[in-house]
Amino acid sequence: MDATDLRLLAQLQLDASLTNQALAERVHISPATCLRRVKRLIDAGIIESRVAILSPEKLGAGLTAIVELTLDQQAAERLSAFETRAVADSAVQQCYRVSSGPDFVLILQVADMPAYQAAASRLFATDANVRNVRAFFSVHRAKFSPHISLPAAEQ
Amino acid sequence: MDATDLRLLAQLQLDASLTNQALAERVHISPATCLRRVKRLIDAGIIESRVAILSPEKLGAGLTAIVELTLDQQAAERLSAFETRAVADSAVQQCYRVSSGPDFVLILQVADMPAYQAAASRLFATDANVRNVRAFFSVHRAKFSPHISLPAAEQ
DNA sequence: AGAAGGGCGAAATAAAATTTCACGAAAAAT
DNA sequence: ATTTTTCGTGAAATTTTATTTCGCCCTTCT
Repeated sequence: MDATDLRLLAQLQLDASLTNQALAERVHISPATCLRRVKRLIDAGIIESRVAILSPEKLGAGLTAIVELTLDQQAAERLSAFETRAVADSAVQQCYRVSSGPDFVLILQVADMPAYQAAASRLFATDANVRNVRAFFSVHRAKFSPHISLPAAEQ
Repeated sequence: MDATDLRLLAQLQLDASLTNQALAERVHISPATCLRRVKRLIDAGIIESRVAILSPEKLGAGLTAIVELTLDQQAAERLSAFETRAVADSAVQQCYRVSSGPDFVLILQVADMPAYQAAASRLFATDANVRNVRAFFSVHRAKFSPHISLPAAEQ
């Protein structure tokens, strides 16, 4: 895990559609080395996956809901039970367990308000353990790049 | 934009590392058709990009901050000015403009608390227009798959 | 100093992507 | 109803790319 790996990761989390050759050039290594290193990063679990980022607007799924959830009983197993259900729901794009304020923050990606209502009743209404729900809605996703800021991967 | 396209998108937002041939098989079309359609989806802007999802834990960037921001002056141009700064910051992974409650919700991905403090002073402290900040911290990202739920892309 | 291990790049090989082409189905026009 | 056009499709050829193999160099340990 050296500076070259960091440069590779920086490139790949910006654009994973680069060919191996193009990637090798940008990182100043040979294609063979590039391939070896990328494979190593995948095997190590540092690269978890490669995904396509789609346009919510063009797909009619342009409503993002940010939901803060407080549970009633906060025993570890009750939290895990909810988390399992949330993670399994296809409207749930992100699920964070937070330490101050609410217990969870969810990001839901849905088509419209009816779709949000459906998801909400699936996830919150049927769970007697949900004490409090606070939701915000966004129709404008100004930034979404699932990147991680890496230490000093200059160039 | 038919059922085949939806199947392609469903596959690609789960795993964009599939080869064109493998993708063609899963969607039951020939490689040539598959390539054409994917290219069309890219040109149409429906596929915005392909990115690698990295493991925050393994990279020592495991702190996610969810930040709700209220601005003082909410004229459109003041909101846009802040948005531009937020989007440009590398710690900002997501930026949503919301309609009820706060004005923005940001997702910051940082290494640790000092890194959060640094980002906060860059983004919030130096901006006299930020009235209120409410932040939650997550050390457990239970789900993160930047997918959009697509209508009826069965099979 | 000598041996062993690991990482590197050049070149050869294998695999995949991409283009080209001709066919057939559906829609539009006559 | 029939012709014409348009559009999408898959097979095959071609080009590009990925992947393996090999020998070399540098580092490390004895």
